[in-house]
Amino acid sequence: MTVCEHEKEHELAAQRAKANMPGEEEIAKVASAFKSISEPCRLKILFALRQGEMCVLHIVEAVGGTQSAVSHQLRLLKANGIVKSRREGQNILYSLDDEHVLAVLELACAHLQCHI
Amino acid sequence: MTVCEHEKEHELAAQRAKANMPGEEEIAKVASAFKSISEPCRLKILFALRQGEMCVLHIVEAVGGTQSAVSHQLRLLKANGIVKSRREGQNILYSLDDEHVLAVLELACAHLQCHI
DNA sequence: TCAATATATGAATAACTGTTCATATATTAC
DNA sequence: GTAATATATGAACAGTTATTCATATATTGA
Repeated sequence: MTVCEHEKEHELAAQRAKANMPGEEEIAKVASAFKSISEPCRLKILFALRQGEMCVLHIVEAVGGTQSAVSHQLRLLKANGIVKSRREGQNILYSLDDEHVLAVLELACAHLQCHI
Repeated sequence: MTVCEHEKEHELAAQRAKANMPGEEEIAKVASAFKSISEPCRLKILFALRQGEMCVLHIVEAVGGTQSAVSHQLRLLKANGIVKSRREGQNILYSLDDEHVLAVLELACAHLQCHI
Protein backbone atom coordinates (compact mmCIF):
# COMPACT_ATOMS: atom_id res chain seq x y z
CA MET A 1 0.00 0.00 0.00
CA THR A 2 1.46 3.33 -1.02
CA VAL A 3 0.79 6.80 0.26
CA CYS A 4 -1.76 8.81 -1.66
CA GLU A 5 0.00 10.60 -4.48
CA HIS A 6 -2.12 13.55 -5.44
CA GLU A 7 -1.94 15.31 -2.08
CA LYS A 8 1.59 16.59 -2.30
CA GLU A 9 0.63 19.78 -0.52
CA HIS A 10 -0.02 17.75 2.63
CA GLU A 11 3.18 15.76 2.41
CA LEU A 12 5.04 18.47 4.28
CA ALA A 13 2.64 18.35 7.22
CA ALA A 14 3.14 14.62 7.44
CA GLN A 15 6.92 14.99 7.49
CA ARG A 16 6.75 17.70 10.15
CA ALA A 17 4.41 15.50 12.18
CA LYS A 18 6.86 12.64 12.15
CA ALA A 19 9.78 14.92 13.00
CA ASN A 20 7.97 16.65 15.85
CA MET A 21 6.34 13.57 17.37
CA PRO A 22 7.09 13.48 21.11
CA GLY A 23 8.97 10.44 22.36
CA GLU A 24 7.24 7.29 23.52
CA GLU A 25 7.90 8.19 27.13
CA GLU A 26 6.23 11.59 26.97
CA ILE A 27 3.32 10.15 25.00
CA ALA A 28 2.87 7.50 27.67
CA LYS A 29 2.85 10.06 30.45
CA VAL A 30 0.29 12.27 28.76
CA ALA A 31 -1.84 9.25 27.95
CA SER A 32 -1.68 8.08 31.54
CA ALA A 33 -2.67 11.51 32.81
CA PHE A 34 -5.68 11.67 30.51
CA LYS A 35 -6.63 8.11 31.29
CA SER A 36 -6.71 8.98 34.97
CA ILE A 37 -9.32 11.66 34.33
CA SER A 38 -11.38 9.63 31.87
CA GLU A 39 -13.55 7.52 34.16
CA PRO A 40 -16.87 8.81 35.47
CA CYS A 41 -16.07 8.20 39.13
CA ARG A 42 -12.73 9.96 38.96
CA LEU A 43 -14.18 12.79 36.94
CA LYS A 44 -16.84 13.31 39.59
CA ILE A 45 -14.11 13.51 42.19
CA LEU A 46 -12.41 16.26 40.22
CA PHE A 47 -15.65 18.19 39.72
CA ALA A 48 -16.24 17.90 43.47
CA LEU A 49 -12.76 19.19 44.27
CA ARG A 50 -13.42 22.34 42.25
CA GLN A 51 -15.23 23.49 45.41
CA GLY A 52 -12.09 23.22 47.52
CA GLU A 53 -10.19 20.59 49.45
CA MET A 54 -12.15 17.78 50.99
CA CYS A 55 -11.60 14.71 53.13
CA VAL A 56 -12.26 11.27 51.67
CA LEU A 57 -15.65 10.75 53.28
CA HIS A 58 -16.88 14.10 52.04
CA ILE A 59 -15.78 13.10 48.58
CA VAL A 60 -17.58 9.80 48.95
CA GLU A 61 -20.68 11.72 49.96
CA ALA A 62 -20.41 14.07 46.99
CA VAL A 63 -19.76 11.48 44.29
CA GLY A 64 -21.46 8.36 45.59
CA GLY A 65 -19.93 4.88 45.54
CA THR A 66 -18.07 3.10 48.28
CA GLN A 67 -15.19 4.40 50.38
CA SER A 68 -12.95 1.69 49.01
CA ALA A 69 -13.63 2.49 45.38
CA VAL A 70 -13.13 6.22 45.93
CA SER A 71 -9.89 5.59 47.80
CA HIS A 72 -8.56 3.45 44.95
CA GLN A 73 -9.42 6.19 42.47
CA LEU A 74 -7.83 8.87 44.61
CA ARG A 75 -4.62 6.92 44.70
CA LEU A 76 -4.58 6.74 40.93
CA LEU A 77 -5.33 10.45 40.58
CA LYS A 78 -2.53 11.27 42.99
CA ALA A 79 -0.06 8.98 41.25
CA ASN A 80 -0.76 10.86 38.03
CA GLY A 81 -0.30 14.28 39.59
CA ILE A 82 -3.94 15.25 39.20
CA VAL A 83 -4.71 15.72 42.89
CA LYS A 84 -2.58 16.28 45.96
CA SER A 85 -3.27 15.55 49.60
CA ARG A 86 -2.29 16.59 53.09
CA ARG A 87 -3.09 15.06 56.43
CA GLU A 88 -5.02 16.96 59.07
CA GLY A 89 -5.54 14.84 62.14
CA GLN A 90 -7.44 11.74 61.21
CA ASN A 91 -8.41 13.09 57.84
CA ILE A 92 -6.58 13.28 54.56
CA LEU A 93 -7.61 16.36 52.63
CA TYR A 94 -7.50 16.14 48.87
CA SER A 95 -7.43 19.00 46.38
CA LEU A 96 -6.74 19.58 42.68
CA ASP A 97 -3.00 19.56 42.05
CA ASP A 98 -2.72 22.81 40.12
CA GLU A 99 -4.49 25.25 37.88
CA HIS A 100 -3.83 23.15 34.76
CA VAL A 101 -6.22 20.50 35.99
CA LEU A 102 -8.98 23.02 36.53
CA ALA A 103 -8.28 24.59 33.15
CA VAL A 104 -8.55 21.23 31.37
CA LEU A 105 -11.88 20.52 33.06
CA GLU A 106 -13.23 23.90 32.00
CA LEU A 107 -12.02 23.39 28.43
CA ALA A 108 -13.71 20.02 28.26
CA CYS A 109 -17.02 21.52 29.35
CA ALA A 110 -16.61 24.39 26.89
CA HIS A 111 -15.88 21.91 24.11
CA LEU A 112 -19.05 20.00 24.91
CA GLN A 113 -21.10 23.20 24.85
CA CYS A 114 -19.89 23.83 21.29
CA HIS A 115 -21.07 20.37 20.24
CA ILE A 116 -24.67 20.42 21.37
CA MET B 1 -19.29 5.00 58.97
CA THR B 2 -19.89 8.66 59.69
CA VAL B 3 -18.36 11.71 58.14
CA CYS B 4 -15.42 13.22 59.96
CA GLU B 5 -16.75 15.64 62.56
CA HIS B 6 -13.98 18.10 63.28
CA GLU B 7 -13.70 19.51 59.77
CA LYS B 8 -16.82 21.62 59.78
CA GLU B 9 -15.11 24.30 57.74
CA HIS B 10 -14.98 21.86 54.81
CA GLU B 11 -18.54 20.73 55.19
CA LEU B 12 -19.73 23.62 53.06
CA ALA B 13 -17.43 22.67 50.19
CA ALA B 14 -18.81 19.15 50.31
CA GLN B 15 -22.39 20.40 50.15
CA ARG B 16 -21.59 22.74 47.28
CA ALA B 17 -19.84 19.89 45.51
CA LYS B 18 -22.90 17.69 45.76
CA ALA B 19 -25.22 20.50 44.66
CA ASN B 20 -23.05 21.51 41.70
CA MET B 21 -22.20 18.02 40.51
CA PRO B 22 -22.97 17.75 36.79
CA GLY B 23 -25.53 15.15 35.76
CA GLU B 24 -24.60 11.59 34.91
CA GLU B 25 -25.05 12.32 31.23
CA GLU B 26 -22.61 15.23 31.13
CA ILE B 27 -20.12 13.32 33.26
CA ALA B 28 -20.32 10.42 30.84
CA LYS B 29 -19.71 12.66 27.85
CA VAL B 30 -16.70 14.34 29.38
CA ALA B 31 -15.32 10.97 30.49
CA SER B 32 -15.81 9.58 27.00
CA ALA B 33 -14.03 12.56 25.47
CA PHE B 34 -11.05 12.20 27.77
CA LYS B 35 -10.98 8.47 27.31
CA SER B 36 -10.74 8.97 23.58
CA ILE B 37 -7.54 11.00 23.99
CA SER B 38 -5.99 8.77 26.63
CA GLU B 39 -4.40 6.02 24.57
CA PRO B 40 -0.90 6.37 23.16
CA CYS B 41 -1.87 5.66 19.56
CA ARG B 42 -4.71 8.18 19.57
CA LEU B 43 -2.59 10.75 21.33
CA LYS B 44 0.05 10.38 18.65
CA ILE B 45 -2.60 10.99 16.03
CA LEU B 46 -3.56 14.23 17.75
CA PHE B 47 0.03 15.38 18.08
CA ALA B 48 0.48 14.63 14.39
CA LEU B 49 -2.61 16.62 13.44
CA ARG B 50 -1.18 19.70 15.16
CA GLN B 51 0.79 20.10 11.92
CA GLY B 52 -2.35 20.37 9.84
CA GLU B 53 -4.87 18.13 8.15
CA MET B 54 -3.67 14.80 6.87
CA CYS B 55 -4.97 11.78 5.02
CA VAL B 56 -5.10 8.42 6.78
CA LEU B 57 -1.97 6.97 5.23
CA HIS B 58 0.04 10.02 6.16
CA ILE B 59 -1.21 9.63 9.70
CA VAL B 60 -0.24 5.98 9.65
CA GLU B 61 3.20 6.99 8.47
CA ALA B 62 3.55 9.60 11.22
CA VAL B 63 2.35 7.51 14.15
CA GLY B 64 3.24 3.97 13.12
CA GLY B 65 0.95 0.98 13.51
CA THR B 66 -1.36 -0.56 10.95
CA GLN B 67 -3.89 1.19 8.74
CA SER B 68 -6.67 -0.77 10.35
CA ALA B 69 -5.73 0.19 13.88
CA VAL B 70 -5.36 3.87 12.97
CA SER B 71 -8.67 3.84 11.17
CA HIS B 72 -10.42 2.34 14.19
CA GLN B 73 -8.89 5.01 16.40
CA LEU B 74 -9.85 7.79 14.00
CA ARG B 75 -13.42 6.65 14.09
CA LEU B 76 -13.43 6.82 17.87
CA LEU B 77 -11.84 10.26 17.88
CA LYS B 78 -14.39 11.50 15.39
CA ALA B 79 -17.31 10.03 17.31
CA ASN B 80 -16.13 11.97 20.35
CA GLY B 81 -15.79 15.25 18.50
CA ILE B 82 -12.01 15.36 18.82
CA VAL B 83 -11.23 15.30 15.11
CA LYS B 84 -13.22 16.09 11.99
CA SER B 85 -12.80 14.90 8.44
CA ARG B 86 -13.56 15.82 4.87
CA ARG B 87 -13.22 13.84 1.70
CA GLU B 88 -10.95 14.97 -1.11
CA GLY B 89 -10.99 12.54 -3.96
CA GLN B 90 -9.89 9.15 -2.76
CA ASN B 91 -8.57 10.53 0.48
CA ILE B 92 -10.22 11.46 3.73
CA LEU B 93 -8.43 14.36 5.35
CA TYR B 94 -8.53 14.52 9.13
CA SER B 95 -7.87 17.52 11.35
CA LEU B 96 -8.32 18.57 14.98
CA ASP B 97 -11.94 19.49 15.58
CA ASP B 98 -11.40 22.86 17.23
CA GLU B 99 -9.07 25.00 19.28
CA HIS B 100 -10.18 23.39 22.54
CA VAL B 101 -8.50 20.15 21.57
CA LEU B 102 -5.23 21.89 20.84
CA ALA B 103 -5.49 23.85 24.09
CA VAL B 104 -6.01 20.69 26.14
CA LEU B 105 -2.98 19.07 24.54
CA GLU B 106 -0.83 22.11 25.32
CA LEU B 107 -2.10 22.20 28.91
CA ALA B 108 -1.26 18.56 29.41
CA CYS B 109 2.29 19.13 28.22
CA ALA B 110 2.61 22.20 30.42
CA HIS B 111 1.34 20.22 33.38
CA LEU B 112 3.97 17.55 32.79
CA GLN B 113 6.71 20.17 32.62
CA CYS B 114 5.71 21.38 36.08
CA HIS B 115 6.04 17.85 37.45
CA ILE B 116 9.55 16.95 36.37
C1' DT C 1 -3.48 0.46 76.14
C1' DC C 2 -8.06 0.14 74.04
C1' DA C 3 -11.86 1.61 71.19
C1' DA C 4 -13.40 4.41 67.50
C1' DT C 5 -12.81 6.81 63.28
C1' DA C 6 -10.57 7.61 58.78
C1' DT C 7 -8.11 5.93 55.04
C1' DA C 8 -5.53 2.57 52.29
C1' DT C 9 -4.69 -1.77 50.02
C1' DG C 10 -4.28 -6.79 48.17
C1' DA C 11 -6.69 -10.19 45.66
C1' DA C 12 -10.25 -11.75 42.66
C1' DT C 13 -13.71 -11.20 39.39
C1' DA C 14 -16.25 -8.93 35.79
C1' DA C 15 -16.35 -5.60 32.32
C1' DC C 16 -14.06 -2.98 28.96
C1' DT C 17 -10.82 -1.87 25.25
C1' DG C 18 -7.11 -2.13 21.61
C1' DT C 19 -5.24 -4.74 18.08
C1' DT C 20 -5.26 -8.01 14.46
C1' DC C 21 -7.08 -10.33 10.49
C1' DA C 22 -10.02 -10.64 6.88
C1' DT C 23 -13.01 -8.29 4.18
C1' DA C 24 -16.08 -4.57 2.60
C1' DT C 25 -16.98 0.02 0.63
C1' DA C 26 -15.84 4.08 -2.06
C1' DT C 27 -13.36 6.74 -5.44
C1' DT C 28 -10.49 7.27 -9.46
C1' DA C 29 -8.20 6.01 -13.77
C1' DC C 30 -8.17 3.13 -17.61
C1' DG D 1 -16.97 -2.35 -16.30
C1' DT D 2 -12.38 -3.51 -14.23
C1' DA D 3 -8.29 -2.68 -11.62
C1' DA D 4 -6.01 -0.03 -8.24
C1' DT D 5 -5.92 2.87 -4.31
C1' DA D 6 -7.80 4.62 0.06
C1' DT D 7 -10.48 3.93 3.93
C1' DA D 8 -13.71 1.54 6.99
C1' DT D 9 -15.53 -2.25 9.69
C1' DG D 10 -17.00 -6.84 12.01
C1' DA D 11 -15.42 -10.49 14.89
C1' DA D 12 -12.31 -12.51 18.04
C1' DC D 13 -8.60 -12.58 21.16
C1' DA D 14 -5.53 -10.54 24.60
C1' DG D 15 -4.54 -7.26 27.77
C1' DT D 16 -6.18 -3.78 30.92
C1' DT D 17 -9.03 -1.83 34.46
C1' DA D 18 -12.85 -0.85 37.95
C1' DT D 19 -15.21 -2.63 41.59
C1' DT D 20 -16.00 -5.48 45.57
C1' DC D 21 -14.76 -7.71 49.79
C1' DA D 22 -12.01 -8.32 53.50
C1' DT D 23 -8.56 -6.50 56.04
C1' DA D 24 -4.67 -3.45 57.34
C1' DT D 25 -2.73 0.97 58.88
C1' DA D 26 -2.91 5.38 61.18
C1' DT D 27 -4.65 8.90 64.24
C1' DT D 28 -7.32 10.45 68.15
C1' DG D 29 -9.50 10.38 72.62
C1' DA D 30 -10.40 7.98 76.81
